[in-house]
Amino acid sequence: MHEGNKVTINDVAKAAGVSKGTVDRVLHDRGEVSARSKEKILKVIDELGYKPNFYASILASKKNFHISCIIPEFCNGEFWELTQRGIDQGTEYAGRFGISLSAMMYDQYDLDSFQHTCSEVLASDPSGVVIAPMFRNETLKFAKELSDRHIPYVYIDSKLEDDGYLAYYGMPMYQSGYLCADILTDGRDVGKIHIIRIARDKRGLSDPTITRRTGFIDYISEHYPECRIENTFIDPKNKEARYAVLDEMFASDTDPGKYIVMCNSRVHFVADYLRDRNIRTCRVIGFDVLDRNLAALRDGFVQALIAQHSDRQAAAAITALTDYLILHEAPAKKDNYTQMDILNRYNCDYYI
Amino acid sequence: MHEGNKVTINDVAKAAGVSKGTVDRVLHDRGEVSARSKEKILKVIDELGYKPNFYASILASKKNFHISCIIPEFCNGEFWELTQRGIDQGTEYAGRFGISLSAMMYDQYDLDSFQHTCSEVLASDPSGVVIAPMFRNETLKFAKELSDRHIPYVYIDSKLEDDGYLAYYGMPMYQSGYLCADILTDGRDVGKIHIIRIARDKRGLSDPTITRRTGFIDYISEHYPECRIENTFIDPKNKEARYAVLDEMFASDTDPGKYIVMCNSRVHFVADYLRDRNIRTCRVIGFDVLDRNLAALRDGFVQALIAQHSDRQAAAAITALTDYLILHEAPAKKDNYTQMDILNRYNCDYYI
DNA sequence: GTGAAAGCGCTAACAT
DNA sequence: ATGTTAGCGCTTTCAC
Repeated sequence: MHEGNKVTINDVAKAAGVSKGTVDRVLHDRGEVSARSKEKILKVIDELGYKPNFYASILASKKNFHISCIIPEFCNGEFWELTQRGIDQGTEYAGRFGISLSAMMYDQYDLDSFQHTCSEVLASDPSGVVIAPMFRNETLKFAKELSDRHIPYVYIDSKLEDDGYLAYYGMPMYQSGYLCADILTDGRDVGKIHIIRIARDKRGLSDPTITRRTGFIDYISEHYPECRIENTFIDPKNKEARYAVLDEMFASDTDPGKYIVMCNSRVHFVADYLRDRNIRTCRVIGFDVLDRNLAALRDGFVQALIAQHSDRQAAAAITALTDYLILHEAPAKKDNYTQMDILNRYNCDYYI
Repeated sequence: MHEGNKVTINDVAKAAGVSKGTVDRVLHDRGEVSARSKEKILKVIDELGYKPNFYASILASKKNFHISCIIPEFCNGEFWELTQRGIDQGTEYAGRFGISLSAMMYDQYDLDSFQHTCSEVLASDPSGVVIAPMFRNETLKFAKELSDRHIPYVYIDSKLEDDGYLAYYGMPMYQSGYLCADILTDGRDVGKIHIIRIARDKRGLSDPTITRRTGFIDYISEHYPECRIENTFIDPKNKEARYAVLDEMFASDTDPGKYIVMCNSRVHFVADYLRDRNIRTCRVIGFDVLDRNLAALRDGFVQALIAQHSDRQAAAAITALTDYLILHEAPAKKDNYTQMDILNRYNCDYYI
């Protein structure tokens, strides 16, 4: 981009026998140029291998790009905190190119909140959007609107079957469940598995972890057809109730060496219970690197965590959008499935 | 950097009652400024929160930064190929800031070659250096020379006890051995372990994997004090000899369920042997994501691979150097130990 | 439709 | 020791 590429807009103008103003017009497709000139200029650009110098471009431009990131709101220590970190990194990167960022949060359990956030974003007329979707239909509607307005958007975490997105960065959910089952069982003689799930009160919500659970169950039925799977539902907001349910589970199943799994980021609920009851005989696997999960991993109440760098996903999304806005370059791959990291007590300290 | 920061060098000049030329002089510390002015200007810069606009800076500057990367030469499919990929990415990044890159290779088994490469790099007077060191003393000498010339340098892969480097990006070697032992044994009843090693003919070479082997052995003696460890040396260049040695190993140890480990990237040698002899009863762990290792992982001749993103290490090194040259910002952390990735057949396809 | 010209914020050579 | 000035390559009025 720098080296031999000393071809400037002036060279192009000269070679095409026009002024650089005209060249700039065709460069940015803003019309008011005769077909003849345009053709000629395009030809010269190609011949000379002209590439615009985007420092000069940004310097001279008064344009102000702005990217909106739409993600669920969160408390400290929750899953989306890591995504926020990635957004911060992305902000740093985009800032270098004069692009500003704003994170717009919504209540992931409240459809109205999501809709409200979306229309706010639309109203602000962003140059690009990064979105972590939780509501299928509303997201599709929103995506359609963005497409119509020619606003590029990138999915993170999960994506929909719509086709207009610029890129997607997330974990392969089905495979993560499959992997999880392999790590949980790992050649052992497993007769029964407990899946702990979150009791969701709201309906109409697309739960992104069902695909993961499907992967998990498929692995088990392929490798352990005899194995029984039992679902237990816990309430994230009520410790008493949670402990009661788990106590019951432990009472009804007399095997001390239980196999326990959670398909979302809340395995710390199980770990806390085990810690309080001082039960160290179970094999427990969960997902994501929340602080409380890491603590449980170090303490030995969780044996392994399957993690994704959701910070990098967010940062990559922003980078992709930035490059698209500045360089007009679409990312190399549209669907980017990020790696699944297996963490245990011996490698978790070097994560992040 | 962009938004509210409309403070320009002109504002600073005005506020300090000098011309922008003088401000520029103190900005770049190139002297010829009275102590009084300098002090005043620095004060104003601080008060106004002035941050240089580096587009303008790069645009106007005729300076040509150049970074040299010194790494071992390699064949396709070897460990350093991944590092090269990272260098390519870094080249892309640095190129955006008008910084050119060149990769300088040396024969990692030949001291002369290393010295020769180093002096070539020195002669080219680079703005910064990335180096993957293999020869201790020579590297220290080289590092000293770079320090003297005020050329910033970054270590990748491994580092030395010298203190003048800008940053280091690599895997925690001792911990990786420790982790490896945990994955190999993983609660199993292990009585004997075979460490396969490369017979090195040259001496005077610092073998970066001894630290890893130490970690491995420490874990075993802590967790399996009774366990015996047997070293077997194979010749990387002679298949006949290799097979003979391994045949002998298998003949002398009658247990079919052997535990086998290699502490470098060449576990594919073992896998190929097992594949040819159709032995599927061993548990084999190795390091790094060479294509041949991945193939063995998928085929089931290797159970797990511990990997590092050496591409990201190289890219991060270049990014750090770039930011240092352009922004005069040292990286947040000097020593950056990258994460250790555990790969098995179910997550390896999403790696890289 | 097209050209001329005034910057964008900074660097560096040249005056003084 | 300090000020002046001519660009760097591009964008964007504003004439014509």
